[in-house]
Amino acid sequence: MEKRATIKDVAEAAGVGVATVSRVLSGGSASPETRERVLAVAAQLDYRPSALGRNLRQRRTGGMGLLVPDLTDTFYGQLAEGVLACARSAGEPVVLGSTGDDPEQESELIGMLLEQSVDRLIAVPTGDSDTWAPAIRAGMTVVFADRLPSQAVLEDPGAAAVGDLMLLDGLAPAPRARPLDAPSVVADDRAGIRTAVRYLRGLGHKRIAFLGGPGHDRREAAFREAVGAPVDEELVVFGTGSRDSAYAAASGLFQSRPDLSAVVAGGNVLGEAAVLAARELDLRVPQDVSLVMYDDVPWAELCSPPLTVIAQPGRDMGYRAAELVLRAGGRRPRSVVLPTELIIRGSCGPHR
Amino acid sequence: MEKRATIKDVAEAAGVGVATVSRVLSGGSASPETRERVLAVAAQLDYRPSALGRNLRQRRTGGMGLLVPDLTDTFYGQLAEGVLACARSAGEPVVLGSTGDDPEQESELIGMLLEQSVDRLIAVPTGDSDTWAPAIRAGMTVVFADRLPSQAVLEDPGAAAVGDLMLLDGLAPAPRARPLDAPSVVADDRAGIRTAVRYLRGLGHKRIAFLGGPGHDRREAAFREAVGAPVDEELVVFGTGSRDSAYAAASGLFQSRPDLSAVVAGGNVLGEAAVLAARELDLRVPQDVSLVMYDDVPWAELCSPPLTVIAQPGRDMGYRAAELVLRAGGRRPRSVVLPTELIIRGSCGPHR
DNA sequence: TTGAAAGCGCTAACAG
DNA sequence: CTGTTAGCGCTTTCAA
Repeated sequence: MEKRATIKDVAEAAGVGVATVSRVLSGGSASPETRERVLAVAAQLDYRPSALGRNLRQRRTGGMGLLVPDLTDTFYGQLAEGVLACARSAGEPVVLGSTGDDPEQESELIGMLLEQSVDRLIAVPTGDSDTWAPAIRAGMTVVFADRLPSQAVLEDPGAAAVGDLMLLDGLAPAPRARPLDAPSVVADDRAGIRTAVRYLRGLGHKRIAFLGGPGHDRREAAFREAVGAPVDEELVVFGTGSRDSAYAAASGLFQSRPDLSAVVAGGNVLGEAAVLAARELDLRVPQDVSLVMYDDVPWAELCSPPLTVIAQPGRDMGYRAAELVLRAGGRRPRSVVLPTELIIRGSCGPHR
Repeated sequence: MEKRATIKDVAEAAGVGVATVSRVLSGGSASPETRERVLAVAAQLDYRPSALGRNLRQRRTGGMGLLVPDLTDTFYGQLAEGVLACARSAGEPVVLGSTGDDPEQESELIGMLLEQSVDRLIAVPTGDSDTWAPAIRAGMTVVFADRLPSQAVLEDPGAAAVGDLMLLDGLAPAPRARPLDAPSVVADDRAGIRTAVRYLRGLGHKRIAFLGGPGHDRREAAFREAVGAPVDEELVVFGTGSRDSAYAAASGLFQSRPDLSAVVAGGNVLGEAAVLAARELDLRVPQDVSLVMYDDVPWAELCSPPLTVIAQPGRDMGYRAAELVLRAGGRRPRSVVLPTELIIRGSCGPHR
């Protein structure tokens, strides 16, 4: 437990002032010889500048925060890997938090980050605008990934179905509660869902259900839009985020509506639940029920039949979000919408 | 972007000295009335003590670091969730890093953590003692989870009971480089593998292969021990950590030794690869080849047949490790070995 | 019980 | 080009 060398030690050992050391180490101007000497001494002393001192001085932490609902969900694992990759190449630390899709925990974590002076945050939000307003008001640069805080979407009835905040800005001349304006990186849920529904329709399916989870409201809206006018409300069900509740929702859906012939799962945890519930009820996939799931996770291919999925680039999403939050230097960066792709495998068949 | 209130602001507003505010907020002694006034003012000003100031003063960061190989691997997702759960209940931040099973990246991340003055670390190590010595020498409290740095295992002859590389040390009375002594939380790999091998043996299997990945040396050793004396070296193969290499290893194994009748996969990524490779080669599970995989991940049940697994408590492992690293106050905590459980599902059948 | 004061390690003026 | 100095926000002696 030896004490680390400080900038002062280096300065003394090199026979220069601390400022010079600081300059040399941060690429400032210095005579070649001074620079060399300082560098040598620093290396020799195994000096590592303390982020603590620097951060305090600059009143901000270098790194970024990352809030996801659940790391056990492979998609968020991919997202996190993307963020970490970008952060690593920037040499920045990442402070991680898992919200469990609980707004309260999310709030607490935001508070913790604030306390740490982490002023950049990438989040898959769970709470609504009210949860997020404090963070943004406190001057945090936040970038939302994968989804948007619910209230922000509801703001304008006109765009609600579209789920795209951008359009909104053009349409709403007078927003009542000025909502968050934070950039975001999300998948093109609308196109993804639409493609899936059309595919299912093309297979002859009429009664298509949507199985969603927390934060899937944009996907739900897209589903309603894709299905068209009178949506059978019983065919739109939600779980609360836990695997148990997802299973319960799926099982309940299959039992209450044995007439449905296809289901679109809003996320991989829900897809998993659907497969399990179907098996439990002796429903064969795809003979008895067709299944399309959001997220292309590695195990989708292992199922039998392999699952047809709406793939979204989790890793890219994380990487891009991290880029945005880091670049946020000047003006507010524009949001990003990433493409989805319907990967057809074996879990969908023609309507019997 | 308003500037946050500082302790000084609170002190002035409350008409007391900063020291008093500090005491009140950290539970020190103060007259009831003073305390109340300070608390009121603090709340009113929405004061949040800056971790930066505190940490600099105390020359350490509150939180802990967490290094895992890959968050896309569900098992490490579980582990991470456990760590986060414990950290949250302690109100401590977690700085995350993903090593990609690359010792070099691991080293860099350790350096980054050192720079951040993060002095507590939970790690699923990839590098050997040489990689880790610097961290420990720098005074970091590190707890290893899931596996141990390869060299470190050589440390204690007494613990040779675990029966892997340790045996070697019995032979080497004078350890040259005094290796790491850090506590750890690992699963009882030896028992887990032994149980699986016995189960397979009971089913009549003679040619059992081991498919491993980075850090699976303890499992490999356990496998060799369980199988007994002359291990067929062609039946022990390793991937390098990526899904591709795992697939290549599995595929190569099946092709080079069509006579094998069962395989034990050292981790879920390898299990995944085995399933894929078997399918590609038209090997039916379990008719043509039986499969047991380490890690009970949610999708193990989705496969068909559902996979028989050696379950290890990933979440608990993370939680326990976090507890250890936090409690490390006094004497060096003892290491922990968690039990494994063979969960029999449908991927193993009698030897044909 | 309380306040004043001394830094923790660093950077950013500001002089020389 | 370089050194001196003044803090960043906080905890912690040390007196009062």
